[in-house]
Amino acid sequence: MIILSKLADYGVIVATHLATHPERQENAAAVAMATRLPQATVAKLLKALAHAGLVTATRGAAGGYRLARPAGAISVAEVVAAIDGDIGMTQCSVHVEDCERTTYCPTRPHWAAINRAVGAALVAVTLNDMISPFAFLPVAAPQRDSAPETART
Amino acid sequence: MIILSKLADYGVIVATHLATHPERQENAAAVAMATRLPQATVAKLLKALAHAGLVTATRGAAGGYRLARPAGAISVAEVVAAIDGDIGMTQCSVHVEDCERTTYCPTRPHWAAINRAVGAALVAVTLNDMISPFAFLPVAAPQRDSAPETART
DNA sequence: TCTATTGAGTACCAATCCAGTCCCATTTGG
DNA sequence: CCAAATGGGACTGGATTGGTACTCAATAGA
Repeated sequence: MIILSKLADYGVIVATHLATHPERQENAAAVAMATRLPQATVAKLLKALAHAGLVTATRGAAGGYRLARPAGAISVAEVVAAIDGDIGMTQCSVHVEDCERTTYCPTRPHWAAINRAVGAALVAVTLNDMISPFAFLPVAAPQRDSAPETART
Repeated sequence: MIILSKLADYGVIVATHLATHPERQENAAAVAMATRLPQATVAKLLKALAHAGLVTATRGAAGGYRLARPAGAISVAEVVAAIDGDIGMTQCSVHVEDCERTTYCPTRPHWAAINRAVGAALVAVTLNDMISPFAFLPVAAPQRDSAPETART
């Protein structure tokens, strides 16, 4: 089971690449070459990232892209969401209204919690973490506000 | 972005249903009716779950399925894995050999960590948690052995 | 022993989704 | 004014997936 779509994966690679040269402005072709991804696809990804406000685009000749924020302030979750849309475990996590099982599906409320945990795992990792060769991530994820672990088990 | 496939979602519903009547043995048709899922699909799911050893099947007339272990000992991760295969964020998390970018892709090692975090979030939730109406799950996930939270941020 | 019932396994179809490409409009520097 | 870039669609081929059907194997009960 693959959770990320290929495009989302590529998106992270592209964003990570930009993060390695925060000052430089690069056009789509240059990014494609550096990442060894198909140019047309990279162009599409950069458009999506720009649309989400994660990178700023300069149009016209000598245009290009660069990160809109410091690499440490952009989470992997954002990049993925920019390309694949909201992160949700199940149909009903994302489009509640689409699920006509709402009334009798006992698992629904629980997915919300699982959802948060997974989301938190992605939010906890920034592009900066992705480029630092050693930064071994915390096993990520959350002990948020509520839900004290002592509450159960 | 939907992380779980529909089938995996259904699989959890089916497994959860069995968990509500651990003693009763139910055949595929009965489970389908109770869960309001298409019968053929439920049959397929139950086969997959049986194959993974999560449920035991009794063949022949008056046969049926029941959970192979107590509901508290079966994690959502197992159910999902039984249907969708191993959980992995990216192509390379699941099939390393398939990724010819290994040598120059800087993000690869980091996905492994994210992967673990997501996996842990699913492993932490059992079928028992899914049926208990109130048990609000710990925001799941792990403070495992290593990775003290104080390590970063 | 025979038959009805039920799971096992596999093959198959239809639909959806997705990666990838292409095209044209718009912007901007030379 | 032209060339170089991004913006934003539309389009397509292919892969994946959801769902079904059919045949074989096992078992209970008459």
